[in-house]
Amino acid sequence: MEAQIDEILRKNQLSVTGSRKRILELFLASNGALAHGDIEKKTGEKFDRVTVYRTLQTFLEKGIIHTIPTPDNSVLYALCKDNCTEGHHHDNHVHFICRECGKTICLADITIPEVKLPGGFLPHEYQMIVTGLCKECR
Amino acid sequence: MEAQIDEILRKNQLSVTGSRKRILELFLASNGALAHGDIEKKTGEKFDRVTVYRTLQTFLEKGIIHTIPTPDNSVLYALCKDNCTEGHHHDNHVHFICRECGKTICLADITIPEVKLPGGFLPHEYQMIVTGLCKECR
DNA sequence: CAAACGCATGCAACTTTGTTGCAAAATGAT
DNA sequence: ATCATTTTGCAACAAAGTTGCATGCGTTTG
Repeated sequence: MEAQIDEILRKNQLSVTGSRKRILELFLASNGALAHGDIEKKTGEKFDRVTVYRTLQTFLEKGIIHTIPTPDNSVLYALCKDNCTEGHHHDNHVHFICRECGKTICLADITIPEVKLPGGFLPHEYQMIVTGLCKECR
Repeated sequence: MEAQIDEILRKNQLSVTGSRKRILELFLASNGALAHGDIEKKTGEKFDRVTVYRTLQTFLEKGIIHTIPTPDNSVLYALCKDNCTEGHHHDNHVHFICRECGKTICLADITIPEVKLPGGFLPHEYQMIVTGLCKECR
C-alpha cells in the first residue's frame, strides 16, 4: 500500500508528505466515500484542520478524488479511477448511499444511463445518486 | 397565487404566517430551485435568518419542498409536485444546473431511467443531476 | 368577537464549517 | 549538506447552521 500511495502522489507531481500519505491511506482503506468530518476525526491528532482542507482541495484539482453530492448536502469525497485527469473527470458511475449506516459506495460498474434532454440544453456532466439499504443493512 | 399559497399551507396543516407565505411565494415565482442564500437575500429585511431555516425545515418535513444535491455541494430547494406526501417523495425527475448562470431547472418531464443495481442493494430513492449550459447561456 | 391556548418568530449566544495570511518547517533538487 | 520551493500550523476571521427562551401572532373555542 505504501508503494501504491507514493506512486499516486508522484504520478501527479505532488511531494510526498505525511498528511497526503495518511489521507490517501484512509481512502484506500475504506473503499467507499469519506466525509470531510470523517477524515478530520481520524487524523485530528496529527494534522491541522486547515491541512485537511488544503490536501483535499489539492487532490480534487489533480483529479485524484472527486466529490459526491448527497441528498442531505453533506460533502463526500471518493477516489477516482485511474483514467481521471486534471480538470476532466470520468467518474460517471452511480453512487449508492445507505440510509441506515450512511456509507457511500461507488458502483463503478454501473454507468449512468443516457437521458434525452429537452432541446436547447447542452449537457456536460451527469451525476446519479441512489439512496436505500446496502447489503449489510437490509 | 395568494389563494394557492393558502391552500398549500392548509392542506399541510400549517398555520398561515407571513414568512411561510413569502417563502412559498418565492418558490412559486421562480419555477426553478432556490438556494438558502437566495431566500435569505430576498426576505432578509423582513424575516430573521433563523426563521428562514426553520420554515424550510418545516416545508421539507411536510413534503412541500425537496432538496437537490449539487456537484458543488451547495444547498438547493425546490417545490415538490402535488403527489408528494410526508416522508415519501415522488420527485424523481432530472434536475439541470447551468454552469453559467447557476440556475437550476426541474426537468419534470424527464423521468430518471431505471438502473440495475448489483445484488443486495435495495434502492429507495433516485436522484439525477445534469450540469451544463441552459438555453439562454449556450 | 373576545379570551386563551399553542405554535411561530426574533433575538442572542453559540457551534460548526470553511477561508486567508503569514511565519516556521519539511520536501526535493543540486 | 544546502538552498529554493512547497507544505504545514497557527491565529484570526467569515460564513453557515443550531438552540433556548421570551414575546407576539394565528387559530380555536365558547
